[in-house]
Amino acid sequence: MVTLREVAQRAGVSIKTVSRIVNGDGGVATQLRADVQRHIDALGYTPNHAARTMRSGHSSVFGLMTDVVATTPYSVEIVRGVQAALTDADQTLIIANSDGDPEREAQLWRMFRAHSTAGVIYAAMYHRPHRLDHPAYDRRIVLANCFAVDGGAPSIIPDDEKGGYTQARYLLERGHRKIGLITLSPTIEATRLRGNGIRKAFRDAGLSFSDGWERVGMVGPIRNERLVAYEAARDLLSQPVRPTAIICGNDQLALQVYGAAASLGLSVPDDLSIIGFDDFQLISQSLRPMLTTVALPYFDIGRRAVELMNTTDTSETGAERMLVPCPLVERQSCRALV
Amino acid sequence: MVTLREVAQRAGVSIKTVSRIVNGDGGVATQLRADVQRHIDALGYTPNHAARTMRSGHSSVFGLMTDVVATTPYSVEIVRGVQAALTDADQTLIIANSDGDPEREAQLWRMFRAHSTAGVIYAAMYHRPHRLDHPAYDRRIVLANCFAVDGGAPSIIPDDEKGGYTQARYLLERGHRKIGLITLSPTIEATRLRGNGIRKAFRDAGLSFSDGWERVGMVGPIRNERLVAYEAARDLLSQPVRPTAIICGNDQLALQVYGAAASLGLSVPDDLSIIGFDDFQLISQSLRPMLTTVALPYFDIGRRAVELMNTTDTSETGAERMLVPCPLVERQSCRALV
DNA sequence: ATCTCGATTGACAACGTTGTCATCTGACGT
DNA sequence: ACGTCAGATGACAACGTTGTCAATCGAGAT
Repeated sequence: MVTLREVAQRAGVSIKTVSRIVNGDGGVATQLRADVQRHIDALGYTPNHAARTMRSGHSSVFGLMTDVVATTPYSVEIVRGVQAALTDADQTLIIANSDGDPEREAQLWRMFRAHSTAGVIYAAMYHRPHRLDHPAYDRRIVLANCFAVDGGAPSIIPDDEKGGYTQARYLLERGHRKIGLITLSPTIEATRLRGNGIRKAFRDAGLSFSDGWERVGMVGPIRNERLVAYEAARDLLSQPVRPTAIICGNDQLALQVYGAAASLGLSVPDDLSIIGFDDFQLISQSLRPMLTTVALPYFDIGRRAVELMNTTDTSETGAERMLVPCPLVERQSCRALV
Repeated sequence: MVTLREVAQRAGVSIKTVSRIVNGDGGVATQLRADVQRHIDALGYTPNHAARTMRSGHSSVFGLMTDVVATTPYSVEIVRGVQAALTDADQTLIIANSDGDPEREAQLWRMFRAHSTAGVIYAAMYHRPHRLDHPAYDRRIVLANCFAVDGGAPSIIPDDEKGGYTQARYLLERGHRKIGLITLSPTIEATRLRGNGIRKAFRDAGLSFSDGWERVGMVGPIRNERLVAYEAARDLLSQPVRPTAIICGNDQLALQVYGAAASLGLSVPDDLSIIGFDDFQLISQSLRPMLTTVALPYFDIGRRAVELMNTTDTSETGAERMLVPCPLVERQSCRALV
């Protein structure tokens, strides 16, 4: 381990001078600065993070705490976004997940405090309310993909309602009227919000959504859900009057709906239009025809969470919720009716 | 920030005694231990990680460096495995990705050293050789899903050859003889190894694999690959003699093959058997019929990388490669011929 | 009663860094 | 020539922890 002291001895100056140069502190003669810098490079000196942290009481490390997010391929994008933003600012990331266990969660808050992290981003797998309980943590906190049930921290969440609105309006504009809906679990906040958006789109078009066309495509508790979109879609498509289009709760459900259509000899998009949610590219781009879907901007959510974190002005950031738009990604799975 | 000093004052003992109790060091009278522990809990004392690290020169933090792994849903499982293993041992994880940029990579090695990490796991997205270049890092290194091109660190890699063997033998045992193959990019190490395995399975069965049935399902450079399995499969299936089964380089390619089959009016598995690779459950379990595939044990790879890291006996761990088996996951996408 | 020894407890230094303050140097104004 | 001042540099303490070693105490052996 090369230390300031070693560099200082080698360069024949004081520790403090080297420190100033390493930190770009100014007040060092140009000539000397160049000389010492040469020794710094030659010895391969790197500042000791632990010492800095101890001395200053805070570090450039951020914490990312996830309920299960990092474990699910869906929202790895949040992590990516966080990493991208941190890299730009030359900060580092400690990542940990609580598996949704409150005790483990408390333990992690302590861990983050022990590490003097500059702040913590709490990211959820599903857009949902979250009860913040962090007696042991007193630095910056930002919620991603969830919001504090009783204030206390700002949050970044997707605009699910507008997303649902977008899905429905897209189909309505293309002449579809018999539109089925296969939802995520009803207990998920997103399901409720998107449902609102969909119904609003119908109202705005002077129509009304028929509840009879709605099915649940996911059953069971959050971490052990089972997908039943295949069966749900076959059920919808076997009605005397069958839908010309189906709105899906996510792209994985859409994948099952493709399967259901194939099993009934229906062709996409000629016989059935399908629109997804998430733009989970592994699926949406691999399906044939490629899936038209509404993007869930996880990457953006992660990136903005960091930006919010780095915002020094804390006065404005009480507990407000920042909505991130969900843009339409148009591909080939929807057809216009005449 | 509650410190040892505060607790000590409150409890009327010396700093060192509190330290001993916090660390379970023994040599403290039972009664006193209980008394002080009460104060520790009351004040909510948590040891300062930076101070510990500085004093001892090493921390309980591990580094995970990825080329792109953490950014791709495929191998998040590696991260999950690493996290699971670390959590068990009460260790923490700093995660960073290099985007495959050598300069950024060098920067990250320095960063990990600055943090006095106990060791670093270098994880690759694709099973491949890697040239380790870490002038600035002198702690434990383990490679996951890649191997050091000129020794220097032990590695954990999937047994791709046996995996390919498993795919082919499974189909051969079920009477298939006309077997197509749609591969990942030929530049990927896994592609070569699995090809070897597949050919070996044919030889062991007294047959030989016909190269005419092989197609590439992925084109373009690694980070910007385009999937053409749909077209490749349609091509294979339009031959005068068409295959009864197709081996796919991964589940995403298999998804496209499903699409190709549907587009030609072929039913899976009645007209065409399909076997994947990865067991990427989001796809393999959502496809209908569900996909029979060979699992790529990413979770296991991550877990074992940590175990190897924590192995104190460094004598045996020169640069050996540890192969992790790829087990068959049987579902409904393959049919036995008579 | 004295000695020995183990068990218990504490004083102190050191880890590498940065903030505070003092010192030194040389240039400039008078 | 002298005082002033800004710029450059360094000495030193402190951050919270743990390793080293010394001090204290009581019990049992002599």
